[in-house]
Formats: sequence, C-alpha cells, structure tokens
Amino acid sequence: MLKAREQVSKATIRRIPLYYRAVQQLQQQGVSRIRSDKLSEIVHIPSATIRRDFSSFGELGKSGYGYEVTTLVDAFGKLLDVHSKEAIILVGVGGLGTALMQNNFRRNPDLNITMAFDTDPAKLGVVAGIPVYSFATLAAHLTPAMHTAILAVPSASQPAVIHALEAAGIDAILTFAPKPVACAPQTTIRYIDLTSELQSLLFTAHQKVGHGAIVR
Amino acid sequence: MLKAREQVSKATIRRIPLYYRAVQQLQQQGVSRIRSDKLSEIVHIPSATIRRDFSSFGELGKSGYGYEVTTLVDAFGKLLDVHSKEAIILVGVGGLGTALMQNNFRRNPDLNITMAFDTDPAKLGVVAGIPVYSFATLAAHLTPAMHTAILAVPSASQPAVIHALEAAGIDAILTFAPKPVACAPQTTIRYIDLTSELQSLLFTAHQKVGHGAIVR
DNA sequence: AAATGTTTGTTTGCCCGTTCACAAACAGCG
DNA sequence: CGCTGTTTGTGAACGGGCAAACAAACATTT
Ligand SMILES: NC(=O)c1ccc[n+]([C@@H]2O[C@H](COP(=O)([O-])OP(=O)(O)OC[C@H]3O[C@@H](n4cnc5c(N)ncnc54)[C@H](O)[C@@H]3O)[C@@H](O)[C@H]2O)c1
Ligand SMILES: NC(=O)c1ccc[n+]([C@@H]2O[C@H](COP(=O)([O-])OP(=O)(O)OC[C@H]3O[C@@H](n4cnc5c(N)ncnc54)[C@H](O)[C@@H]3O)[C@@H](O)[C@H]2O)c1
Repeated sequence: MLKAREQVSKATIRRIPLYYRAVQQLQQQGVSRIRSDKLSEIVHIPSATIRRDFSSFGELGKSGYGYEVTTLVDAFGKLLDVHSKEAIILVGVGGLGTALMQNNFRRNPDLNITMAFDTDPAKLGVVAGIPVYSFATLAAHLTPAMHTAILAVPSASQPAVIHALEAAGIDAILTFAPKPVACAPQTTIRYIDLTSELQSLLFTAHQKVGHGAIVR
Repeated sequence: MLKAREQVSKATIRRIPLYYRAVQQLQQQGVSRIRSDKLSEIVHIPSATIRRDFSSFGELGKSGYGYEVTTLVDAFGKLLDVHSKEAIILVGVGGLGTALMQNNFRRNPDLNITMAFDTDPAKLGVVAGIPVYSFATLAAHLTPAMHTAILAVPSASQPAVIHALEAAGIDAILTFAPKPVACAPQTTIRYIDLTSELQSLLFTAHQKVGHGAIVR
C-alpha cells in the first residue's frame, strides 16, 4: 500500500519517472516480477538506492522474492497521477515549440499539449493537430483545470509571459529560456538550460583524466 | 589568477555557465564592477555560494570593493574554453534536431554545430546552412579534433549510435533520448529527459502545499 | 596616515542524499 | 512443517554541498 504523505526527497522524485518507464517496459515484455539488483542494471541506479526509494512509498516488495511488476506500475502510475490527463499549454511556436508539438509526449497518454499560443500572427492556425491561438487571447482560452505550461519563447519575452500565465492560473512551468524570473510563491518553475548543459558537459569532459561518467 | 587545477565541485561546475552569462551581460551593459550580493539578485544564487564558487578559481575579487567584471568574464571564459571553438556534430535531424540546428547556440560563438547525420535519405542536404550527411559516412567526415556530439535520435537507435560515435572518437555526448546506455569509461554522457522533467515537475507542483520554488 | 565602513574568502556546522551492511521476512523445497 | 537460500527494508556511517558568520583585507574618507 502507499504510505501516507510523508516526506519524499527531491532526489527520489526525480527518479520516479525513470522507474515508471522501466517497469512499464518490463510489463510490456511480459516480465511479472523483478529484483532490485536486476532493475539496477536496467536503470543504472544502485540497487540500495532503488530499495530506499521504493520503501518511501510503502512496502512494495517481498523479501526473498522481489517486486511484483504490476504492483510497481500501479504505485508509480498513481504517484504520477497518470490517469488524470494533464492538459498542457505551450507558449512560443518556434523551432523548439514546433518540435514539442509534433512529438507531444506521444508515448505518455497522460501528457498532452492541448493548445499553443504565439504573438506572431504568421504562427497562428493548427500545428500537428493542435490549435495555435494569439497570445493576447490566453485568458479567454484557458479553463480552470489547466495548471501547466511549457515555454519556448525568447529569453527577453519570458518575464512578461510568466507574469501573464500566473495571472491566468498556471502554477507549473517548464521553460527553455534560461533567464531567471522571480515568480509567485505558489508557482514552480523548472528551467531546461540547454546551453548550460552543453557547456558544463564540455567542462567535465575536458577536465576528466580518470574514468567515464554518466551525468544526470 | 586562476588556481592550479584543484578540485572543482560538480555543483559549482553546473553554475559556471550561469555566472558566465550573467557577467557577460553586465559587461555589455557597461557595468565595470559587481558585488556578490548584487550578483546574487541577478542569478538567484545565494551570495555565500557565489563567493565560495568564485574562490575555488583563485582570488578573483577585492575585499571592500567587489569583483571587476572583466576579471570574471576572462576567468570564466578561460574555464569554459570559450576561445577554442568546439566543433559539435548532431545526429538525428528530426523535429528536435532541426530546431537545434536553426538555433545553433547562436548567442555563444564558441559552440557550433558544424555537421549533422541522419539515416533517412530524405533528410540529407543542408539545413540552416549546416550540411547533413548519411550516418553511414560518419567516420569519413569526422576529424580527430571532434569530441562532442548531440543526439536527437529515437531511443531504440541510441545504443547503436553511441557505439558508432565512440568508435569514431567522440567522448562527450548530450542526448535527448532517455534510454540508459552503458558507455566506454572515457565517455561522458549527459541525458536531457524532457518527459521525466515534466513528470517530476508535475509531481512537485501537485504535492506542494507550502511555498513556491524554482527547481533546477 | 589613521579611522571607518564595506566586502571578500574561509571556517564551521548542518542537512540531505547515497552507500554499506545486516537482521528480519519471505519463497522454495525437501 | 522445518530448513535453506535469497532479497527486502532500514539503521548507521559517510560524503558532498549549502548557509551562516566572522576575521582579514581592502577602499574610502577625514
Ligand atoms: N532551439 C534551440 O536549440 C535552443 C537552444 C538553447 C536555448 N533555446 C531557447 O529556447 C527558446 C525557444 O527557442 P526557439 O529556437 O524555439 O526560438 P524561436 O525564435 O524559433 O521561437 C520563439 C517563438 O516565440 C514566439 N514569441 C516571442 N515572443 C512571444 C511572446 N511574448 N508570447 C508568445 N510567443 C512569443 C515567437 O513568435 C517565436 O515563434 C529560446 O528562449 C531559446 O533561447 C533554444
Ligand atoms: N521532440 C520532443 O518533444 C521530445 C520529447 C521528449 C523526448 N524526445 C526525444 O528526443 C529524440 C528526438 O526527438 P524528435 O522529435 O526529433 O524525433 P524525430 O522522430 O522527429 O527525429 C528522429 C530523427 O532521427 C533519425 N534517425 C533514426 N535512427 C537514426 C540512426 N540510427 N542514426 C541517425 N539518425 C537516425 C530519423 O531519421 C529522424 O530524422 C527522441 O529520442 C525523442 O524520444 C523528444
């Protein structure tokens, strides 16, 4: 059973999606049970860490046996709230935004970009089956059930866009523009900073004398 | 002066690009000196952390005065090896790959995608001024100076692609396909897992009762 | 030149996350 | 049913990074 809301560490939270993806794949392959050391080889995470992570959600496994795959799929699916579909909006239908719309997390039925917005009139219309509206009509198109936005706008536009999104009720934002923005207390922003990732990767790769590494 | 290669923590390394971007911007704005507490407001990193990070590269600042902006720009530029241009190759000219080529880190003159590869004959040619070659001709086009690759291929193709890249002398890889791959010891792989980022963002946003957060 | 005020670099303690290692719990089997 | 072998869940030790706080170092002012 799932534990009552205790305290799930941030590091663990970031690994849940990896676990979920792995056990889903196992289920599709017809594997019905899995041991922590075997799962470790698949996800490249130490088995001790896996067991500690899993135990923070309750007693999911059985000693001397392992974990029932369906138990894990159910548990993580519940945690990630897979069955209540997330209606995600996208702002900025440029190169990156278009790629995201075409892909649209198609492997994950719960994640769905349902509409997009742009200021450039040339971008309005339909892309990959998803409507693109004028950014000026943001408030008119949002429903109260929409909490989540992906941003692929230029850095310079970002503060104004975030401000408008917060006013429209969005409180979870994933953005590709690295400009730090002061946000409202209830808002969570995650930055994906591709340039920084590449630069720090190059730094570690150059600096490295010793052994190889997989960096997350 | 820059310290002899001591020990730079991984957490610090990930922040160098942020610092570099910030001080570059300050320089462009004509600001000639900056204090750690003022810089803190710009990059949203505590001033104590900033000073500790900076001090790991030597004594860059002056007490009772702050930091000379040009000193910082020089120091971080040297650290990130900004003046030796990195020739980066891209594999997988799909939606994401095309977006990366069009952008091509244009703000950073040192980062340059110089050629791309794909298996689909329809993708070959030139995109955004960058030649796209058949993936079968990878070895023929690479020069010994090329260490770095960005991957935007489907997860299923990834292991084979990484294997071929390693054989061709690539040892730093940034990839968007989340499938974990066992790599050679000298290779560094950084995964950008957009689906995981989004899912764990949703988890934290839902779980949150208290105050807002910026998550990196 | 001395006095004052400011800001750095670093020392210290703390917290979070990882890893080790083992007792307890269970499966499998005779 | 008892015995053996296996694997979990977790207490304990460890390590790394963060934040507070302060002495030393420098700028500035008188
Ligand atoms: N594509 C890359 O390789 C890459 C790499 C690093 C960082 N990024 C960052 O990702 C973001 C998007 O990149 P891109 O390549 O798609 O850029 P892009 O220029 O192709 O697209 C930006 C889009 O945002 C729209 N836009 C501008 N202001 C807007 C506003 N106020 N409201 C709504 N829409 C607005 C533009 O009309 C355009 O369609 C940028 O911040 C960029 O710095 C991209
Ligand atoms: N675009 C997104 O929103 C998004 C989101 C999450 C994850 N991803 C991941 O990023 C990666 C790329 O995404 P995309 O949307 O650009 O996919 P895409 O299907 O548009 O492009 C993939 C490209 O790789 C090429 N390719 C396939 N096998 C190859 C091989 N062996 N060697 C060289 N090239 C090969 C294909 O011809 C195609 O051009 C995928 O792994 C995807 O899972 C993308």
